[in-house]
Amino acid sequence: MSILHYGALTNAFNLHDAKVTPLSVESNYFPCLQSLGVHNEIQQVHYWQNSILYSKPQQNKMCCSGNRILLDRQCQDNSKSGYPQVSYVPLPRFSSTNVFDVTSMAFTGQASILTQSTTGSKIDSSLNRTPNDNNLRLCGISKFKCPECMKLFVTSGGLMKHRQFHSQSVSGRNCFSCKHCDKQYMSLGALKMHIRTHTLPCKCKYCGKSFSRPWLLQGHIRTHTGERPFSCAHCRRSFADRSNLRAHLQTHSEVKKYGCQRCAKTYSRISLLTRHEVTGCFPQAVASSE
DNA sequence: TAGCGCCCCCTGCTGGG
DNA sequence: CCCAGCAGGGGGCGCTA
Ligand SMILES: [Zn+2]
Ligand SMILES: [Zn+2]
Ligand SMILES: [Zn+2]
Repeated sequence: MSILHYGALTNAFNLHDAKVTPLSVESNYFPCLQSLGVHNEIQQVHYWQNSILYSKPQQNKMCCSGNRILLDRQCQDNSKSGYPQVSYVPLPRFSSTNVFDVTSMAFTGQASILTQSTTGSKIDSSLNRTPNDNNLRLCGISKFKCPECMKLFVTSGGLMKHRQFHSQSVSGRNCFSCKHCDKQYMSLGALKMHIRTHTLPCKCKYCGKSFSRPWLLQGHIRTHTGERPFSCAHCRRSFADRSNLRAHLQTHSEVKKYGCQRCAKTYSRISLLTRHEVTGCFPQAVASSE
C-alpha cells in the first residue's frame, strides 16, 4: 500500500508560481479555508497574485465556518477555465485526529486531504460547481463584518441573519423553544427549520413518505425514478446523492479522510478510525508491514 | 427579510466480499 | 468482520422575491 506522503504535495504548488511560497506541510502556513469558511481578518489570511489565491501564515488564526472545520482548497488560475479549479491543500499535521475544536479555535488533530497536480485525480467535495457557487463568491469578496464575532459575510443579508444569533441572550433566557420537543434554538429561523422535522411538509407523490425539506424529498424521489445525476469521473458509477458520491470518491483514494495520528492508516469514517484507535492501532506492526 | 436552494457534514442500516 | 453504498437528517449561508 502506497501512502501519499506529504512531502510530495509541495510540488503541486510549485507549478503555480515559484516566487510565492506555496502552502506546504513543512512551513508553518495555515491552510486556506477561505473558499468555504469565514475568516477573521480575511485580508491578512489571503492574497491574490497572478490570478492565484494564496494564504499567508497566521499566528493562531484558524478559519472556521459555523461549528465545523471545512476542507481546505485553493482557487487557482481562473483565467483559463473560466472559474477556479479546485485543489485541496493538506492541513498541517496536528497532534490528534481530525477534529476542529470550535471552543478553543484550534485543531486537535490532523485533517489531511490529498491533492495532486492539476491533471491528476483528487478528492473533490465541490462536485459540479458552477461559477456562481458559494465557494467562488467567497473568494476575497466577503466584506460585511460582524462587530461581535468578526466573522465576514458576502452579503448584508447574510450578516443580518447571522446577527440574529447574537441578538439572543447567550444565557439561553431568550432561546426559541420547540413546542414539539425540548430542543432550543438561538434564532427563530433555526427553530422554524427544526419544526419542519416535526411537521414534515414535503410529501412524496409516489409513496406518501414525508420529509422536512424539499431537497430531501427530491433525493428520495430519485429512489423511485432511478435518477443518478452524480457521476464518478474515475469509474463511471453514478449516485443519486452528492454526499454519497463524495463518500464513494474516497474509495478511489488511498488516503482517506480520517487519519490515525499514531500510524499511517486512514479511514473513510470517524467511527472506523475511532475503532481502530481503540482496538487495533499498533504502529510498529504497521511500519514493518510497509 | 423570510424562504428557498444548495452546500457540507454526519450516521444508521444493510449487504456483499 | 470490514467496508462501501444507500438513505436520510442537521446546520450554515448566499440569493432573491
Ligand atoms: Zn422539536
Ligand atoms: Zn416515495
Ligand atoms: Zn468511482
